[in-house]
Amino acid sequence: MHKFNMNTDELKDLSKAGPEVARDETGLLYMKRFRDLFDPLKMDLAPIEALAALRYAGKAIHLLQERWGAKHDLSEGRLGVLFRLFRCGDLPLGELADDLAMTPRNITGLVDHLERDGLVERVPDADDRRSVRARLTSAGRERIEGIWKEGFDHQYELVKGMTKDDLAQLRHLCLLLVENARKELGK
Amino acid sequence: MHKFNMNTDELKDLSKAGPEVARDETGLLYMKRFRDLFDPLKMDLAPIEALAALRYAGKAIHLLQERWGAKHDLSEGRLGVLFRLFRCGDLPLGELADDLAMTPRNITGLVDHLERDGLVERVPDADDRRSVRARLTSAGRERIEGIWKEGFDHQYELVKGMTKDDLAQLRHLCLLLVENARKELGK
DNA sequence: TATTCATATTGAACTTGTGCATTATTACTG
DNA sequence: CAGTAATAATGCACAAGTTCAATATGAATA
Repeated sequence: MHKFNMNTDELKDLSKAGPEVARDETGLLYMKRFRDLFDPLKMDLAPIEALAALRYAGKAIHLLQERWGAKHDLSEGRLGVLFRLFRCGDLPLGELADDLAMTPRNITGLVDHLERDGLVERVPDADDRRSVRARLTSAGRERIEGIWKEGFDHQYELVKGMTKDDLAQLRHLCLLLVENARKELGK
Repeated sequence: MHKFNMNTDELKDLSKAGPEVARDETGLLYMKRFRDLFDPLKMDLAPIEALAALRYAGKAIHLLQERWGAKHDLSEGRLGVLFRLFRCGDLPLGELADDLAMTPRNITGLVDHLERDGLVERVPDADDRRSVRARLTSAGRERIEGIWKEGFDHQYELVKGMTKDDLAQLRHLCLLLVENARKELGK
């Protein structure tokens, strides 16, 4: 188990990674360097820029979650498993995989790790002998119950400056993308 | 080198992973299962749901890019490196890391791989002897020149149903998140 | 009912991505 | 100018994440 021990100055450096953000004449944020580099391509860049921004945002959120989780000896993925089990009770590994949008093989690994840490155990699935269910141990339940609210508060910091409508619109547009992606994946 | 050979039915199955999307009374998409599970927590779920939706969207885009890239024997990350070098010319590895929002150590790995494939070479940085620059080989240039437009077209499919304003708003909100995340990372 | 097809989990293998330490180089300070 | 601090790339190690194949089980079909 490694320790997250970067000092504050190093954290500051990391926060420089990614797009150079500026505000346009309508007050909306855009990526300055992106436009400098890609405008000469003479293509419709609006979709490309928006998708790139989303990917940067996703990475930033992921990094923050990993950092936050590391304080509790948990990765984002493992946190996701714990929280899902906390809300749903026992779940087949395949269902966890679907819920968390990752492969069953990866869930196997995450559950292996959580099992090793004594936070989750595998139990047979009475409904389907091919299947295995993940179940929180009492230590696991205690762990997630002790931290999920703090995790939520941590996320509220990220949406500073956004209105309720902004959040609804962000959610809608992201889910539209998910649906479009599903169509593409199904082709 | 493995071959991506999943058949169409398996692709369809994969497209089920992730949130169950429904449309609310205002016509906006939301995650039905999410609300069923988390409403009982009696917390402000709007930020949590929006951020979760963004993470799902980011994953979906990543998956699609990986699938698309696999047809050209390239991962999303390696594509990012190639495209950046194509637009910018030679770049120090550290600058690539900043631009692509990942660690220098990971760029080292991606460039190793691209170098092995003959698409990129390392050249000394005349301005700083600690630094190494990545440069497209002629094969690398030929590769990216042959595919980047198709990659753009591939992305246009993802934004079907979005207006120009939608894209601008999505971009803005994502970049606001990036900036908020930077503040949190700098704490 | 027997056979065929589909599915759930996981072993094996690989890539991506990060944290940490190392070494050489550059920048800063006294 | 000498010493100290900071920085760039990469070796080493590990976890996350995926692909593919294997095995046991469940569902569908003839």
